[in-house]
Amino acid sequence: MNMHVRTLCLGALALGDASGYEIKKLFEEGVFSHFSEASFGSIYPALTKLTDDGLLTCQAHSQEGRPDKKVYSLTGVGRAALQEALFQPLQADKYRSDFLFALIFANQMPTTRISEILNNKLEELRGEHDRIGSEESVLKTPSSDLVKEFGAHVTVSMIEFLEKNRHRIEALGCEPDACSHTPCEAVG
Amino acid sequence: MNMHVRTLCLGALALGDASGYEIKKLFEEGVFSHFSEASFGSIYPALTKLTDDGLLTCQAHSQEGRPDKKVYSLTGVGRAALQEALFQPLQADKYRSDFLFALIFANQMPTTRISEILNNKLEELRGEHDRIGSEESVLKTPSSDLVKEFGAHVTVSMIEFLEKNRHRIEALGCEPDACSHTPCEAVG
DNA sequence: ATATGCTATATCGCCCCTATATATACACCT
DNA sequence: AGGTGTATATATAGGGGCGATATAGCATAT
Repeated sequence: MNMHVRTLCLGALALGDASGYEIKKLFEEGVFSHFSEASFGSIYPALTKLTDDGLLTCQAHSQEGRPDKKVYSLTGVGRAALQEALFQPLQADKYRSDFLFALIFANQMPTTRISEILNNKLEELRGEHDRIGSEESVLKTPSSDLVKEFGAHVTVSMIEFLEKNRHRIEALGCEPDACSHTPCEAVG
Repeated sequence: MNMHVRTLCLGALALGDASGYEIKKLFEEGVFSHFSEASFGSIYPALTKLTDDGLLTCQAHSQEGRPDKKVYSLTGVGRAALQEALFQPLQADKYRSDFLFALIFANQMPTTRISEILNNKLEELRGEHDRIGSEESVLKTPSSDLVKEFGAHVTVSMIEFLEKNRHRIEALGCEPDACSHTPCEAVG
């Protein structure tokens, strides 16, 4: 598989001290969101494990009303572990798409449903593209700029393909009655 | 999350009867490889569960020397379950990349390492592109053609970006001595 | 002669996601 | 005044999925 959540957390903390909650936001809204993801259910245990193993230190900031904010920092050992991970052979990128899975079975769908998932997909892509453009990142480095440009480039490429081939994709469908229970051929 | 392995298996079997081993090959080499993945450790339990629940039937073909080949087929209930899944709201696509993660920390890497991962990535992408072009699929439908064209288009787009920005990416690195233990600035 | 690789199924351990629980503050609506 | 929604902040149980390994015979390579 790809990098463990532990390694991703080391990377997040290499950009600056943070709490589990702040790391989660980095995965949801920050640069990391373009190529990775992690949930609370994996982040919190990862931070605990990394601290136990001496890769992080933890300082509790008591706050009024809220639970203590546990701010984690990389130790020298932690920084070395991140370095080491970056020198290991990198796993190939992975792309998962329910949209393309559904497209394979387009000949068993009414054209209305195909148009619907196509429009949803285009909306998702345009939203992603806008988000990349408008993002006012805390982190502003040549590296993060390149990652964003890469994301924008690929997103535009996908939008172009889907818009250019919209008619071909919609033509894959079948008439509503014909495909409720039996497979059917593409409408000519 | 995305589609369960169970649903992916229903999809695989909608293209024709198959054994667990053959379904795995579809994920590794077939059309499904462009947008999904599944391991033996998830496929075999999924097939057992689906059969228990009446979505599949299983017929054992005894073979000399080898374990019985269990060929699974979709039942009417199974086909309906696939249809239903295709009418549910589809989850957003997900992209995971160790390469982009590593790029974020390029300023802590020697230029030689950056060139290495960049070349590996380009090789991976060119290999993927060749594979899409040369693939002689058992399944040959307008749908699978579109999925392949989509994959080829995106792959070319990534290659173009990385080749066009190669110099910028390599310029992110630092001198070998400077970055072994401490963060360093990009070489101007 | 031995080793690697292919067909073929199965399972254990671990990793990770989803959903939920807990607790508080603030904004907004009615 | 009271309800609803959003944001901060951490934690865990349950289940799904991956990687590694076991088993086993045959084919091809070295």
